[in-house]
Amino acid sequence: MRRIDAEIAAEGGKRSRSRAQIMEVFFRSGRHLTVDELTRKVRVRNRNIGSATVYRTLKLLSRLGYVKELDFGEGVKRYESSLTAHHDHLVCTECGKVSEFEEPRIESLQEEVAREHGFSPTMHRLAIYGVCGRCGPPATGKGEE
Amino acid sequence: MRRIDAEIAAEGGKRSRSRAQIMEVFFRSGRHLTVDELTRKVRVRNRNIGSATVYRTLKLLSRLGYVKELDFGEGVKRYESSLTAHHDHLVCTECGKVSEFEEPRIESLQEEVAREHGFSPTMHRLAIYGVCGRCGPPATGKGEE
DNA sequence: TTGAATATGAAATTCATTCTCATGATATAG
DNA sequence: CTATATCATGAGAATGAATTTCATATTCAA
Ligand SMILES: [Mn+2]
Ligand SMILES: [Mn+2]
Ligand SMILES: [Zn+2]
Ligand SMILES: [Zn+2]
Repeated sequence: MRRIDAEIAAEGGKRSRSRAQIMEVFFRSGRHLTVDELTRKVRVRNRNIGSATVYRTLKLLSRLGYVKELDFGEGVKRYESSLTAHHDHLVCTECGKVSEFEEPRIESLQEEVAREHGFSPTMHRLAIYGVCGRCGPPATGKGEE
Repeated sequence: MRRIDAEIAAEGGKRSRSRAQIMEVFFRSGRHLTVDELTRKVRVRNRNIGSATVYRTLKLLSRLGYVKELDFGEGVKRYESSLTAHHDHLVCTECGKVSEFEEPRIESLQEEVAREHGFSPTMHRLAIYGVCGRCGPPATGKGEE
């Protein structure tokens, strides 16, 4: 965590209280936050922090590889720490719940497909949309209504 | 193609010259167009058509299921006919070229993963980013500078 | 042909994100 | 510690894609 400050300093950057607070709240919060959600959380600690600085901090962390930008097509970006293992997402179109999954077989098939098309893959985005267990059919049985 | 007009009429909609021209140009054009690109093409035929109508037409076709909205994270949406078979995309981060692929094994693994998490999947988005054959290493051999 | 309903184009609006700019904080040399 | 050069900040302005508004034009069934 101090490693990030070191990396910023190595690039000629300076430390700052605002950025430190934003990073702390971000890495201690749940995943898949929007800038607006994060800004609110940060402002509980320090009411003076503006969202421009939250944007800047996330962009910086993204450039340094500590944060991943997510886009589930909501018109707003979401962010998560990239310190956790790679995974893809399941998004409930009813309640918005986001779950994570890892499926190595999908990963290697993607590599394979890319190679077959002459592409050197560098990243991918996979999101599966649907209805989660809570919002969907009541566990066992047929549909009602 | 007249089927779409019928469906619109069934919903209480009326035909219009502008919309007909937009639909024709759209379905006769290459895939993965932006609104701006489509608007330009349409304006060659009819200089009076505004982009608001192009947006409206694509939204309508999307609601009726004839068009799919794509988002490759460029900050602009792209559109393609959904009359072709389902497929996912490869996007070159150098030249922007978009290729298509079908991989049934990935599709069924997605179904499986969703079910394991209690999700009823309704759709997914998969895009693989990388460097295409033309932009990448020159076929056979090592990298040069 | 009429008239109620829908569609249109231009311009205004929205909203997330980025940029600008004046001010504040930070680090380092002396 | 202090000066000073550089970087970071917060507020608000600017941007740009997408949507909405509104007055007018078109469609279509009666
Ligand atoms: Mn995640
Ligand atoms: Mn396609
Ligand atoms: Zn749900
Ligand atoms: Zn390319």
